Amino acid sequence: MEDEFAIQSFKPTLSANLAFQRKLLPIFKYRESLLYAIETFQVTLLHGHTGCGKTTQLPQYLYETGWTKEGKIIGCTQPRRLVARSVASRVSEELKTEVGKTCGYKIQFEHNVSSETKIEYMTDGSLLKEILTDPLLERYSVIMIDEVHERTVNIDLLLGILKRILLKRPDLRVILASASANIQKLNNFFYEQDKINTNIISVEGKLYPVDVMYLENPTENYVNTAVETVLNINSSYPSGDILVFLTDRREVDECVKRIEAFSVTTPEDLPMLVPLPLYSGLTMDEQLRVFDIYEQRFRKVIFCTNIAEASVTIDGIVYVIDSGLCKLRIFNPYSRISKLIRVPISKSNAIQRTGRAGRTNPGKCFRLFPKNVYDSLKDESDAEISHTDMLPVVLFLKSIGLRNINQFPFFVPPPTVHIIAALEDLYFLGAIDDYSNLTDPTGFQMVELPLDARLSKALLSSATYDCTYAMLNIVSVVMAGDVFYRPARNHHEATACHATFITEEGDILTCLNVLESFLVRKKDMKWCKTNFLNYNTLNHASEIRRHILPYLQRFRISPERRLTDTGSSKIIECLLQGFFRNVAHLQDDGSYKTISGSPVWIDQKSTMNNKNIPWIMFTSMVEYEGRAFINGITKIESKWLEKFYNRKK
DNA sequence: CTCTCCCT
Repeated sequence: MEDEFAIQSFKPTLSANLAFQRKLLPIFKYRESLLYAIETFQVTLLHGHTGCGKTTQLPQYLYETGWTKEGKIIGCTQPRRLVARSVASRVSEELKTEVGKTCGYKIQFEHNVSSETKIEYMTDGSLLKEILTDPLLERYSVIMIDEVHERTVNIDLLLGILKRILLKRPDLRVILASASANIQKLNNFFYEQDKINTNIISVEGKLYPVDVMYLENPTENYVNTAVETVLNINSSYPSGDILVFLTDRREVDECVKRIEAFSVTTPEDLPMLVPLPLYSGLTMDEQLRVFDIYEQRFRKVIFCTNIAEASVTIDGIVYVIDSGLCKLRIFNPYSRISKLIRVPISKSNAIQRTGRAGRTNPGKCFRLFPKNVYDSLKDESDAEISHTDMLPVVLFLKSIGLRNINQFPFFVPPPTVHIIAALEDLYFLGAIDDYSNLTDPTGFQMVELPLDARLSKALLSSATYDCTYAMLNIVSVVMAGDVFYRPARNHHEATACHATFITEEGDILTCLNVLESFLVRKKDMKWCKTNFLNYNTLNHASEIRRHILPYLQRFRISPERRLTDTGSSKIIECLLQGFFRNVAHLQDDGSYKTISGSPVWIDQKSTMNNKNIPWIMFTSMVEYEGRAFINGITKIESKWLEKFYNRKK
């Protein structure tokens, strides 16, 4: 084993103290210099490793020093809802108050804040939404953006927006916290470009040392090598759980199966391997199994996707095996098709994955690629804004009054073709007019609705088609995701159960059927289980539904409007108002072509597979290995389309 | 003929 890997030492920083006392967190030593920097400079760039305490401590330091004395509050954003909520409860514990008093949180579907709240944790999306009603964010004296290195679209948007606000509000303080050392670009963005004073502070983390090992030669099959490495660790390394980074659920399931098969024949003297899958498609119960504690004679092996890189943290991992790859969704602005591709991770991702081994013990990381491959990796992954659909971004920027999208101070500007595609789509959806201004009311209402723009358009059109009640349920369930649960073990049984919900019109009305049954049965979890329905998705759909209702009231669209006849054609015609571009026509050879001429294939999971319907509408399209697969299929009649396109002209 | 991960 040792021979296969060239040994390299990794980050020897070590803080042996595990006490939870606030003063023992690494950030405490920097308390005064941080407070001085925030007092003096408009922007503080905080480079802090995982576990340094920046997220829980810094807002408290600011609160203790009086940054909330003049009625303003301290805001701290997180990319994930769960973290915003749990950090607020941790800080409340430290403050010896209930959540929602001095410290609270605000995330979609849930907020726990009051007039006494001084420290608010929120999702970055939630802060962006606030810009619509408080353009200068005047409630805040300090805003901290956490996990800036993740460079999601929301974070990039906030960077630009905060820069605009800082130029108008010299009293505002901004803290940008990043786990990446590459902070100089942020400094240039604020100081070199606009002379906004910045200061950089670096805080070391609380990680145990992790030895990093590389393969001498590249592997031809990283899945095989991952399994072999697991078996080698089990036979030659001391006890400790293993975390294996792969790219998708198929690889994860395969590895779990192979280790299961091996476990039956484990020699008596070796720990028994317990393989566990971890990816977002699992139910909550299945995901929680990775936290189970086993007796000494067992060894957990968790096969995971990117979910464990930042979103799920498991203590007790001693060994990390890193494939060096992940899956990425890339949007094509010409075809509007997204594709999922397997790409090499960045150095920063590799370091983050390695750190998953050093949380509670010193660890080892086995990189399934040679050192020279590591050296050739990019320092950072490309920002999401460079390869994703810009429609929601452009819609948002229009709503804050940007006539020309180029006026926005992007940290990294998205490609022009992406902007043009988004403008074109928004125009045809009726969200912007001939002068590229947001339309009233459609455009303004679309900005407010927390839905995909096409679904928003369909919902806003529903009053005209007398189907708001149905459309409210449809947009909720389509946003929520796949309602059918298809376990590999009892696939036939599941298919038989699902058949009872299927409508001849297609997937969308089938999903509507499922959601309405779910609501009639008062969200019965047991009923979901016996019918192989995804409880999480349906519950999420019902939350979205509840969340959207007040918007409809405000827009004076009555949700009670429902069709008196049993015909579903009005509903589908209404859906077409949003999805008129997502139409495909059956060809003589049984394949489909979209109206723009691209060949597409109906997803195997669709209830409309092999039905040979001449004209169909779809709600999603993903490319895989050169083929575009469509899902959310609904039967349409060509005459609706003719009517629609004629009217559009 | 398969589906990284979040979020308003």
